[in-house]
Amino acid sequence: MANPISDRADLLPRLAEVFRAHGYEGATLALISQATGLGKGSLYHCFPGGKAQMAADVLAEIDGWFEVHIFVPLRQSDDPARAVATMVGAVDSYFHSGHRMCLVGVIALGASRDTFAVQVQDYFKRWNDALALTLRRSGLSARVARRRSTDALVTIQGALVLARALDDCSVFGQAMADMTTRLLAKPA
Amino acid sequence: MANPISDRADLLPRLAEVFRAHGYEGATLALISQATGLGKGSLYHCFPGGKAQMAADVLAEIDGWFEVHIFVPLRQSDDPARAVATMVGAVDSYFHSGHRMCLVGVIALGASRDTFAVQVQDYFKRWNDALALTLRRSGLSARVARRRSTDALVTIQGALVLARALDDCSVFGQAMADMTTRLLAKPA
DNA sequence: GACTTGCTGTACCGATCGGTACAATCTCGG
DNA sequence: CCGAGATTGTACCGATCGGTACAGCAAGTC
Repeated sequence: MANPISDRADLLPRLAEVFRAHGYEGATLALISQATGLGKGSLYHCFPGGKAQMAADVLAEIDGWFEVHIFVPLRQSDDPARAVATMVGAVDSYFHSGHRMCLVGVIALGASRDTFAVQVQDYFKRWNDALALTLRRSGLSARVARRRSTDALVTIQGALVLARALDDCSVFGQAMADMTTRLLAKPA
Repeated sequence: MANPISDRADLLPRLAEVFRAHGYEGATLALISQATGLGKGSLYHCFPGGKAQMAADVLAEIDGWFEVHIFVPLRQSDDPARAVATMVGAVDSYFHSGHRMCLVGVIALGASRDTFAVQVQDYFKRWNDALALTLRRSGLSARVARRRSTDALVTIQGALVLARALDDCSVFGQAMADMTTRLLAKPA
């Protein structure tokens, strides 16, 4: 059994890894208990809503992390090229260069999609809006900026899927490089 | 209960839809029984290996479909632009313009990934090889062809994920259009 | 040292999991 | 019409599912 948890702040990341690795359906309370070192009593004390609340809270924390480390910098930056580079760096770091899955994407694909549909949509929409805003500042039209930013999100999710499917993280790195080039290309 | 199945040929597609919609872990025998109209007795008569064999056989049939309708045309074509257009058409048709998930990708993301790792890798590798071969015929270097073909697979998978996450299939259509442009662009 | 209060592990709940056993039924050559 | 073999539904298996109940314990407070 893993070391017991000091406080709730350490709890959510461990929960997140279980959901990432096994999906919502596959993340059993036995696995969660083992990964956190907490018995069911403690888990249901922290999350009276059970597994659904655990996943919702994890999603909320992930959302918060992206808000602080990615969305806000994108919105506030006055240098689009630098903002994109920062985003790519943060994304690469967060996803461990392709070794780590995107929990939001994993949930979107599973049967639990409907349960968390609002949070999932909101996450991607805010990311898309923030990135498109940055691209507009670089002189792109609203349409092109939106298209490129959506393409970037597509590339990130696809790169994670393919890197995992092929068990080859270089796919992720290459995709991030290509994506950066595309985001910063001159308007056609 | 759904109409009973006439023969095994009709069985696999229904099975596939269950795995697509619920993932490997989420596809319970109760759901499978309901979707196929077959009791457990019949199911285990057709698939002595149980759920794992059902998924393996479904993957094999999907692999066969792609081999015939996508990989072979890519390898045999002497007109890369036409071959790419054919592939995009087949992909759009197969995935119902983004409404339908990619079972191979879904499995790659789940906890059952390791069980089917070989089939999953083989599927994507053969697709990648066939597409890269076509691109080479259009005059691209091996390196560029490989990079572009991997990028295409990334885009397809990512577009499916994002379209489902945002519940907006236009994301898929746009991504397919962008991908086609990129595949056929002049060498830089 | 009694008492509350907050965590924690654990025994247990009904439901459901994947899988098995088997008897009933169907199919069809003879 | 019959018997062999294929096919079927269903009862049942042990295990595990998510979730609940509760007794035990640690830490203050007085």
